Amino acid sequence: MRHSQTAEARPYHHGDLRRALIDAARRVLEAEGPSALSLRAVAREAGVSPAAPYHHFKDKGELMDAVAHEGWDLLDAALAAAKAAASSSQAAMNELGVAYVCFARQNPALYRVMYDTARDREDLPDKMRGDEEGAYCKVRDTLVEAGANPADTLDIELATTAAWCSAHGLAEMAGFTQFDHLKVACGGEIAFFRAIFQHMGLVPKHRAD
Amino acid sequence: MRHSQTAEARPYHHGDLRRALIDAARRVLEAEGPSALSLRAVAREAGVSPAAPYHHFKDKGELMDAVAHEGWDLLDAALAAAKAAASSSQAAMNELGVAYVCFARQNPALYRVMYDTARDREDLPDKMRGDEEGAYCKVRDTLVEAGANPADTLDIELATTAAWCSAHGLAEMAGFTQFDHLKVACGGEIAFFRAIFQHMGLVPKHRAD
DNA sequence: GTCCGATGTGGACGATGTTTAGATAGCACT
DNA sequence: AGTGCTATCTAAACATCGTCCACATCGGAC
Repeated sequence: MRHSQTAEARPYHHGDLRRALIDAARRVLEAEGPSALSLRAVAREAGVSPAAPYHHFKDKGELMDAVAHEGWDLLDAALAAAKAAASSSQAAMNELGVAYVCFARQNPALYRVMYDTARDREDLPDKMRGDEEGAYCKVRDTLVEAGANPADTLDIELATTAAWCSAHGLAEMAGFTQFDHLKVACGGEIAFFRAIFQHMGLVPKHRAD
Repeated sequence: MRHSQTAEARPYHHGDLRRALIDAARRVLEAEGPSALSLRAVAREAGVSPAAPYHHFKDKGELMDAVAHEGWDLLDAALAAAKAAASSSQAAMNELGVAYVCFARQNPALYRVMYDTARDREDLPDKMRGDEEGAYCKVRDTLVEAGANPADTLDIELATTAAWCSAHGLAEMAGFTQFDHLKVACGGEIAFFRAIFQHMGLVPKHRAD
């Protein structure tokens, strides 16, 4: 009630423990991997007692949600940058896909937390599916710019969903060693991604390349 | 002291505890979900002490591997059935995709264990990538039958990988509530899957004509 | 029948998520 | 100033988990 404009985050003793805990979680995630991401380890990393986080998060899941939320922000920014850098609207879809998979490969632990929490609640975060902004809408707009018929809204939604699923599937599989020889054959990991996207029907109708 | 469904008083030395533990794990998985799948819970379900499994599995991970292994067998069988039932080689690819996603939807916890263990070791199980049999080769063969050029081995491998990634991506996303309205619009979940696969480039593009 | 190794049990250890009671520190109001 | 109020943090405890230990027990080879 009192200070609603500064949001709920303004701890007294620590400065901003909520913020510190999320950062500590990110640090643990980077250093030790998802399996080491325990509430106690995060509290330890932040230098507080194991019970302290409970004044800022209902339970461990809520901390994970906060970490995942930051991940979605980062992913959204990466997609925005890729879209801005695309040379043509035809190329933009493939660039989005490559940027998506590269993000997952560069932040594997974070990406895993993002989808683990999403699947636990059977919901992608709202920010992804917003009609006005968010990654989902970026993909949809790019599809329209690439030539899809904006009047056929069902078709557009299906195409957007298909593209997202394809990219997510590749992102999850990209780490498997079975595909190492394909990466070599394609001349590098990113070239491999492009080759795979070539086989996925990301761009509507006409071939982009 | 009757535990779940063990027929009657079991001999103090179990007949085949390894088998019983895997079955118990499957039962726990179905009933309580992946988060409840603890070693102790499995031992409890099988009616043995928490230490008993260690005479059959090195650690919890090895039990999970065994459960996942059964999952891959089931998935392989589901794909084989779908391939056999396909009316034409053109339709077979889409049928394989639908069967894949349906398997994941009908065994969500098992599917999650399968990929969690695979990602932990950064390896899909060998049985999936065998050159002679296994799910990977089923998809590859189906692609060739559907018109892909078998001489271009790199292209075939890329197309197979792309199809697998697409199906896996859809399988993981299919549970999200965001897509409920699309399922309704398509006239059911399976119709939704078909519509999505329609947008994914599963069937090879006939570049030669 | 005796022995031995494979398979079971119970108890213990450290780590985890979570809750509780109590200590501490900043803010509001006299 | 002082007095509360409340948010924040600590310490201790609990149940559960994975894992290991010493020991009990069974089944088969001799």
